[in-house]
Amino acid sequence: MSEQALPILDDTETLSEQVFRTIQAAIVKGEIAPGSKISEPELARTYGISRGPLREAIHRLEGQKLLVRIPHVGARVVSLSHAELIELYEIRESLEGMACRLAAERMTQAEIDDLRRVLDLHEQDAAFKAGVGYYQQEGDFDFHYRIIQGSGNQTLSRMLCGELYQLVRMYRLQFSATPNRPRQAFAEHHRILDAIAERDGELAELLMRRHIAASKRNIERHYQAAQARGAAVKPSKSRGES
Amino acid sequence: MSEQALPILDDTETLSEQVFRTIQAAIVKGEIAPGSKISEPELARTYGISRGPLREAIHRLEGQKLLVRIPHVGARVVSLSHAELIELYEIRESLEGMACRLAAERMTQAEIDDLRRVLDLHEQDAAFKAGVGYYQQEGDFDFHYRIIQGSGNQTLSRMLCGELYQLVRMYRLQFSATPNRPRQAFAEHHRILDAIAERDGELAELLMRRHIAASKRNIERHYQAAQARGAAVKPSKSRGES
DNA sequence: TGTCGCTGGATTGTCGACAATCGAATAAAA
DNA sequence: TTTTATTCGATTGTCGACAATCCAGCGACA
Repeated sequence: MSEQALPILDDTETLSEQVFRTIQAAIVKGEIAPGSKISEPELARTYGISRGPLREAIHRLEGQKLLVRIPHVGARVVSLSHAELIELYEIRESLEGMACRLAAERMTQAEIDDLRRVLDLHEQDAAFKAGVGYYQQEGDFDFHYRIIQGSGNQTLSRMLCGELYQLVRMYRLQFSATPNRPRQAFAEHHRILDAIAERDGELAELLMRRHIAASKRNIERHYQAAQARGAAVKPSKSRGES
Repeated sequence: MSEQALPILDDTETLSEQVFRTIQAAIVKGEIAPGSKISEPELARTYGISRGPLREAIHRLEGQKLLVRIPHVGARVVSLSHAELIELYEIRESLEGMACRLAAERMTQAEIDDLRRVLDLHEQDAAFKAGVGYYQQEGDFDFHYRIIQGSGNQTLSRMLCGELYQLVRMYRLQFSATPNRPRQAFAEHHRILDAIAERDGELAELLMRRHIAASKRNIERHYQAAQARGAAVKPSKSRGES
């Protein structure tokens, strides 16, 4: 059970770096539950390293807002409240709207063609046809990633892809099971791409903002439904311990 | 020269935490030049601590994008290119525009009155009357801080105040000496506040975006002027070493 | 019975030492 | 003289040990 080797042992890479990415991925994938405690001795044993590099990785994760640390007590995986998740989507609305406008102005024709191919590919995907796959898979993120990248604003890209999205991804699994949302999201993606292809930045921004606002409303619906079902789903003291 | 004690020795606080804030402040204030190397042994001696906590602080700073680290080589203070600085202002335009709209909708009357008092106070400030103070002092940030805080979006506040602004502050000193900009900025602040007081979110957002766009243009002018003066001001290989 | 204080165990914070790696100065060769 | 190899010094990365702090469980007391 102990001594679980780190995924890839790129010799030229720092242990701290490896464990940083490993933990980051584990948090984003949900393998470590939001709110759960990070035990240094346990993780050190798990990865077969000393606490030094591990602590450095933890501090880096803290800087990225994926962990919350309390001195002399320990670190916990961040646990977004409903309000904070909504706030995140409002920020995305603004930032990705801007990215989409810039992308419409700056993406090369080749990039646009490529994006359309990706979208068509997703449409034929078996998971998408089943009606549940698309929105909860990486497909949705693929689309957004490429547009953000196409904005040409490096700082914006780093901010959205490197930080905000990992928080969004943490919570995506919980809200993916709405019956019609995947199809609708796909249609919205198509309209956004059309606007970009026509180099209509203003429209592209508007559509992207609406698209994210729709996702936000979807989450709000889910949350209200969960709340209506009672406190069983949402315990007041969310420790999230295993 | 060595053994320079950390500013405040809150006993209950971690060394790592203290040194983190100390270095952060030093970078933002420009005491450590952008692009300059961070020497672990030297800093450890300077603050009279071991390399352990120092390294943790460095990694945390790296997570906040204030340091750039290369494995086995060391950490350097981040050095924004002209393009990156402009990108930062474009992001501010979007985010603070949004914050300003929210603030117009959500700030309490007391907060608005308070902000107006702060603005009046700045107007009477000697530094402002001298024509150079306001814009390069904390005054400008005060105003923006309060509006961001008034947006009620906690996540947005943490993002803008806790990360973006420290980068902006690093570079503020270089572009503060434009003759008329302080007065103009002050007038813009007043108009923004008026829009907030009238609860006109749409107008408040528009004015804030213009205000930041004007700052951005100011920076671009400065940069072009510096570039025209030749390579003496802007060396191609910016190491920033002492 | 409920609250307060104490003790023991465990976890976090800090340190100094050693190993691995890089860069610069030096030396050798074309 | 320029280029390339090599060696040495310094810096970074990693580790294990020790000290400081917190938390849970236990017992004493009102």
